[in-house]
Parts: sequence; structure tokens; C-alpha cells
Amino acid sequence: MFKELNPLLHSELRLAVMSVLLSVESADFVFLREQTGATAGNLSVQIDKLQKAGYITVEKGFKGKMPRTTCAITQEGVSAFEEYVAALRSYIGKGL
Amino acid sequence: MFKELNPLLHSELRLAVMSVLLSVESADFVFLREQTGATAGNLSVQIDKLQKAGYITVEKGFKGKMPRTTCAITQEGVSAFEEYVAALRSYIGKGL
DNA sequence: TAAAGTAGTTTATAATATAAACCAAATTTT
DNA sequence: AAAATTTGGTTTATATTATAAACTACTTTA
Repeated sequence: MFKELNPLLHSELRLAVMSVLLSVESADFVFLREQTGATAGNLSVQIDKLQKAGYITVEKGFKGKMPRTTCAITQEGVSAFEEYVAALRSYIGKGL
Repeated sequence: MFKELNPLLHSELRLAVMSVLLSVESADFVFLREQTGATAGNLSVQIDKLQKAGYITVEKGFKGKMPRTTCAITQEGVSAFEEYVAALRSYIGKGL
């Protein structure tokens, strides 16, 4: 009847992060913070979870002298997102 | 950019309950439990939250001698659900 | 060099979801 | 008819989660 909603994606901020990353090659921490409107602390935690799940890659480098964290979605992440959307459909119908 | 996801609806079980109630005139506790696969305890709690939010009505009566709880979605509940779906679209695109 | 800003992380707290335990009445079994 | 089981739930305890606040480390500006 209802498909299970991947709890890692069924989170407002993590879903927003994934949504942004789906539409760009890569995005840095600041960009993600701006796009999602999240606090840095919350974003930091959620990025970590997505990375540990293998849904995104996280690279820490420097832009000049300032730290810069760059994120990108993985193929696994894309698949998980697609499955999540498919599962949602079982709750919502094609009406979405 | 991203619309807020009503936290009352952004819950797997509550969303499932709302989804069932959208498709029927009314449904009793047992039917909802069967359709959602939830435990009775969890369902009881989530029904309570939906009722307190004004998204469903809950009537407690008897079927013969056995207690029977009947739920139905309210107009407010329908609207909230529709808004939730619209908000989801901002995360998911029309792809849903 | 002091103050303020940047880019984050860690930690504490509050809210949530969930199942386990429980309850009362009805039904079934022995 | 007593005991055991089932039904239809509710309450409570626990574990997880989301979130912001506080903090760290470094850089830029005044």
C-alpha cells in the first residue's frame, strides 16, 4: 500500500540539500546555507549524515586562505532520491 | 526557494493516515491500522495529533458492544494536505 | 593589535516517532 | 462458569532527530 519513506531523505533540510545538489555539479557550504536558509550548525550536521550514507561527497579545501567545503551528489544519492520520490507517490498519488 | 513542509504532515504515519482518509468518507481505527501497517499505539498517538490540529475528526462510539473509533478528514485537513503537496513540489520538481 | 567577520564543528536541548506495556471489555475455550 | 484469549484501544518509556546555541580557528579590517 504505502512504500517506506527513506528516513535519511525524509527530513526537510536534507531533502533541500539533495535537491540543490541534484541541480548543480557541486556546491559549497556557504551556497547550500544560502539556498536552504539553514543555520550553519544544522547544515553541518545534516551534510555529515548525507555523506555517511554515501549520498554526497564532501571535500574540504581552501579558497585562498579561507576554508571551503564542497559537496556533490553521488550516483547512490541520485538513486535514493528517485526512490524517495517514487515512494512519496504512494502517499500522494500522481497529484504531486 | 524551498517552501516550508508542514511538520504535522511531514511524518510517514500521519501522511499515510491522511492519504487513506482522503480516499474514503470515513475510516475506523482498525481499518487505518491495517492500511498503514502501524502499531495501535503509534496510530493512536498520531490520530490524536491530527485531530488536535483540526485536520481530522474522531468519533468514538460502539459497533455492537465493541468500541469503535471513526475518523474523517476535515476541509482544513484537505487544504493542509494540498499545501503540503505543493510545498513538496519545490523540493522535488514536477517529477513527482 | 583589537575588533569583527568567515567558515565551519561540537554540544546541549527540545521535539518526535515509535514500540512496549498496559487497561477494560468482549469473546472464546475448556 | 472460570480461565484464557482477543479486541480496541491508551499511556508511558525510550531512542532518535532536528535544531540552535555556543564554541573553535583562522582571517580581514580598523
